[in-house]
Amino acid sequence: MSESRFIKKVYQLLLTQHGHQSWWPANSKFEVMVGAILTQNTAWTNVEKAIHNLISAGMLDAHSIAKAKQEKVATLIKPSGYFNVKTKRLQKFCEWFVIRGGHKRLRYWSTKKLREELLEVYGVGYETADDILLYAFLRPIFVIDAYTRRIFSRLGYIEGNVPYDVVRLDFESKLSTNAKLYAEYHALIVQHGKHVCKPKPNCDACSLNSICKFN
DNA sequence: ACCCAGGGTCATA
DNA sequence: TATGACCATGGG
Repeated sequence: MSESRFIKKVYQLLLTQHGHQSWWPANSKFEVMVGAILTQNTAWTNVEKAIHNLISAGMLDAHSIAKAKQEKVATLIKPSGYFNVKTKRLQKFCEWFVIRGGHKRLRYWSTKKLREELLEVYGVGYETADDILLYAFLRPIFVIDAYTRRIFSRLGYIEGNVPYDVVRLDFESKLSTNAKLYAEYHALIVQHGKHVCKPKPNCDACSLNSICKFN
């Protein structure tokens, strides 16, 4: 089958196995952005604790985080790990977010310009930028993460060291340009990566066996 | 005790 | 361009 059909088939199989995911788990656009930074190489359960601390302190907004003392933010986000570097990343991001007028203004920017500026913010790399673009700004950008690489490497679809944007553009070229589709697809990939396609794979419980090139 | 988690930056070659 | 060190908590 064509690569386009293959990518779409994987989506259908994952949706059948795991069901609708309704991502990103957050109560606001800004909470999505904070979560995207705090979850870098970190378990989501730890991020939830950090976000809860920010909410309890009444600090889950860009102004509060940007002008707070470094020590204050670091204490609150400690459970999410790397708290010193992540404090700097969060504050740099919030400074940029405030200067640009917040979501109210940024929502009118082109996806291209928004992505370029996000990537210039300290601590925001490709995946974090794309999480924000897709789940906070609803832009049709396909997120590539470690789970995506692991799952599609094991299926025999991609090699290990292909650059981020090469993989992203490949997926985008083989699906309709649809933010809702990308959002659901990435959520399904994470769900599958967490519970089935783990470092030690659980291939008996994998619905993708029928299309795996190594079977 | 060890491995892993919804990455990114920086120095080095 | 491409490696490697570094960042740090918490669950299994």
